[in-house]
Amino acid sequence: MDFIGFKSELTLVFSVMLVNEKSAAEASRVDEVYHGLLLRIVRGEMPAGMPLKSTQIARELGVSRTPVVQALQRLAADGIVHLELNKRAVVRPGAEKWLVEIHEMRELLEPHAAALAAERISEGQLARLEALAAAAAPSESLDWAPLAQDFDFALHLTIADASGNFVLAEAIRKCWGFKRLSYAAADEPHEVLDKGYQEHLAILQALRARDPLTARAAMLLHLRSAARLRPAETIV
Amino acid sequence: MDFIGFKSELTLVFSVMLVNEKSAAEASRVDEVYHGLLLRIVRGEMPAGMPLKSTQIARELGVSRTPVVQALQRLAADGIVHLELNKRAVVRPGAEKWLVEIHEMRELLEPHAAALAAERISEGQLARLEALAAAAAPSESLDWAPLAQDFDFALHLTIADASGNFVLAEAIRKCWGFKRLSYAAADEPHEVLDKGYQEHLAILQALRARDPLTARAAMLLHLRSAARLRPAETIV
DNA sequence: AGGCCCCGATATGGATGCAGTTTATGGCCG
DNA sequence: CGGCCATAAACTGCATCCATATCGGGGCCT
Repeated sequence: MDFIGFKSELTLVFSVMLVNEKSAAEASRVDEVYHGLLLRIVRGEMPAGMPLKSTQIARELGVSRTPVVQALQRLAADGIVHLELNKRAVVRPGAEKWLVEIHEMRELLEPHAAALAAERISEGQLARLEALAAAAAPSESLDWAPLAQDFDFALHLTIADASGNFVLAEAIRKCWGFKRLSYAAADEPHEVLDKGYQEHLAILQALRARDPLTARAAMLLHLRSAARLRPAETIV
Repeated sequence: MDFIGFKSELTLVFSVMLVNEKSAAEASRVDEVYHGLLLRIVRGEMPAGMPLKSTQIARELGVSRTPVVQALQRLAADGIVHLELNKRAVVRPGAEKWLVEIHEMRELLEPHAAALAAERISEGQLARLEALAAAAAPSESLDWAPLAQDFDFALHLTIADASGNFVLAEAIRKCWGFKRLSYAAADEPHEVLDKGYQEHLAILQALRARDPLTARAAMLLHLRSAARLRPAETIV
């Protein structure tokens, strides 16, 4: 297994994240290792069952074992990695299907969150989303895609927050953290982005109308449509 | 904040866990700290916003800072604790509603898992559950409750596994890990246990019949009924 | 040839040390 | 008496170190 380019990729991914994150909190070494490993696992470069030796990873990344071990603890809490006392961490079986299964779970969580959010979202949150929607309106501009993605991200995350269920919000946020990994590399065709944008607008309108049932349905439709457009989405 | 009795409680909780866990893998110090902190947080002894200083916790528990920091990383991955670079970890707001919100999420996840499981559960898994169900049948025996809880636990977890969606299974498993914390202290009244048992049987029968819709409905009914019986369940 | 055991290489868990940052304290000034 | 800043104390992130457990390969016996 080669780690060539691991570090540079890492910082790439990270800079992307920092640009989009609202709270540009500095990243600790633990975060870097965590995201780097996650990316490699989700990409399938670390197949299920592969041992993740803290010693070796630390050597490859040029950091001490301490942050690596901590990152492994986080991956273990995510259920991506299996830790056993005195044994090496291993990538859990099924890791390659991760993104597909995440999507399936989102279909359970997010429609419900949207319904809850329709009744609880604040005026300020709505206004912010509408501003983002306006900014992300399809145009001939070349860098329209990133704006659409910002809107996408903000919409889903705001809904999660506005659901009022903190655990639910956290779960959705985590799903998005994973999904995000695939975004970096994904080059969606134009019509997919456009369709997504329309669906997002429908969700936003339902929220504005404070209509839980419509919000739920619009969210479900959006997720199903996304699943259909990228049916074999394993990584990208 | 006093930590009196923290360690002893810790080992108590843990011994309970080990008895019920199938894989009696030894617990590392990280696990102990993690479970201990989680218990205190869920019980409300660590209110939202309280700083969790690794140095201090390590001192109180008589361990070094290393396992404490790792436990905090896991709690952060769970979303229970918020970590910021160079700042002390803090208990996230809403931590006291954790168990209620977990339950709400289970109502989203487990019915779906049950439906999936109805079509995928193996004969062996069914047989094992039926054996547990028989063992846990209500009787005059004093220690019937633990058997019922074993059955409860096994049923839900087996369904999660049999759903075939690994992420979903992991999420459910984690919910149960949290719920379990409340079990230790909970003394359910007899009729609640009995009702639960009947509901569990209904779910099992639907699985046996390979009937996804019935399984989903039975699971949802079970969860709603549990929520109704302990509406103000915050800790117990 | 194939299984078994033993031992060196290598890994892990945890403690400790240190540099840098944050937080609390206390004196000073308005 | 209350706000403000300097300074001391406390805390964090990370590296390093040590004891112990696991892994892996070669020799030995069957």
